[in-house]
Amino acid sequence: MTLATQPYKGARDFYPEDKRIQKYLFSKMREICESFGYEEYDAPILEPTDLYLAKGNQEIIDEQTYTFQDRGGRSVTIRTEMTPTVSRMVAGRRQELGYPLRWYSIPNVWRYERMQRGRLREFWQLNVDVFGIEGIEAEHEVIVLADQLLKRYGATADMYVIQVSSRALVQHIFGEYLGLGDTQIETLIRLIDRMHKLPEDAFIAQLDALLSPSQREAGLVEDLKKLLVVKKLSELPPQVADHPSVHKLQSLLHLLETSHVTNAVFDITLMRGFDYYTDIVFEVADTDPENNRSMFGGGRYDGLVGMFGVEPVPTVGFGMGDVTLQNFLDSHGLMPQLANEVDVYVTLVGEALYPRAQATLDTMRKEGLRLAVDATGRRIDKQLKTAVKKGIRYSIVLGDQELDSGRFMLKDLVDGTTEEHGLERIVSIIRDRRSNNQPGGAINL
RNA sequence: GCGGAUGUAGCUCAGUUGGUUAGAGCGUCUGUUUGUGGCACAGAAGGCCGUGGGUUCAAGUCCCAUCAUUCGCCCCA
Repeated sequence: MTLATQPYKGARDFYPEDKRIQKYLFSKMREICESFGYEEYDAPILEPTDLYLAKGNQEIIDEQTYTFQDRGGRSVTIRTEMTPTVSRMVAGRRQELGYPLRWYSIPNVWRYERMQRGRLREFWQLNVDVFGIEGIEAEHEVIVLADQLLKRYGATADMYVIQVSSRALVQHIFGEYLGLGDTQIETLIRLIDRMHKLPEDAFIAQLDALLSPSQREAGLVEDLKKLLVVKKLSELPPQVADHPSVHKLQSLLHLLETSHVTNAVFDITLMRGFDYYTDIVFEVADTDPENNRSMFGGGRYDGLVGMFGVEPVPTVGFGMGDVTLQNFLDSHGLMPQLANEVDVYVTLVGEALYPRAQATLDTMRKEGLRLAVDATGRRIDKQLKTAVKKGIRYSIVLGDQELDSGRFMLKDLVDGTTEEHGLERIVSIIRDRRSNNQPGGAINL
């Protein structure tokens, strides 16, 4: 039996050109998060299974996680998301941390799933969380951060829409206003969640099916149909218009406008599954019809820290997956060509030159240049071809002439130009080019 | 868990109603007299036709199974 060279199903190898893309994506994340004062943290990839069981979904644990027994008989699970972990960490030092707390992380997470477009088994997920702010300033900050991040990748406001809703409002409308029971609300939320996937008559039929005869009698189907087409807070029925959650949403949308976030809208059909969200939720969706999916989202989950037996801490956060982000950037043509991180490919004229070139190479490295030396002794055109193939921007030919004179030809492999300089000048040219370009080690061609 | 599609060279794929030694483009390597890439020309390497079984004088081609890849459904933290 021969060994397979493919990576494990649903996981990716990162060859240097792939890793370069990842570094580019992550460097923007770090840049923006840190500009908002967020600090990076990390944690183990393994957690006790109990951490995920506490949310109550045994089925998800059994079918969609990597869970196994360690040698001590403890059940452990590879993390499927960062939120329980970060809540655990905050709870662990509940008293001594200074609030508000702004944390971010870019963990890899594993979910045992059937694959489809945009969904792998291992992916990386930017997690941004702010702890200790009860007001909508937290939601505002986190949404603005997400918005600026997308813009930093080159996205414009027409490429995505930020949908905002409120768990508390939905609960109020379905529970108190319409008088639905808890299980009915659960089913309804699930149904609305995939509303856009269903033909309208199928949706109405299922809506009808979950109501009791007396509720149908009272015209709830019609009420719901009217509610679900509401596009603005002002279109909500007068009976719910004064609920505190409506005012919160209003203030939030207003604040976002102040911050020049022009594409945030209220969307009553936004549900975000059955998780721990307690109040405002939001989601960012791609407007490209080819990739018409929700990209990422988040919201307020005030209850999670409290599950560890300490006083709850109000929390707002979001998670953004690398795969969906890359799909988004690709479909809008926003992925830049990234150059190799090696600055200079040094081609040697003849193998015999290798010993003689060492002193010069050493000097260049000490000056901070990242050099790859070709000591194969091949013809120079072959050596240059290799440099081009690797995506390295500059090359220098070293031969007896250059070593004698101390003058070198710096060749730009992108535009084909060459310039002759002394070593010092070459070092400063490359340093300048590098600092004028994007951080993260990658040069934007 | 359910359903669809696809498995032939490193990659993208041809391969006729079953018929001799299995094809192209791109890529790789070598060379076109050895100090400057992308072009051109010449040449080379590289395939258990996913795997196993069956039908047949004969299978890349037809049938069954299996594995893998992929897309969708369920689910989506």
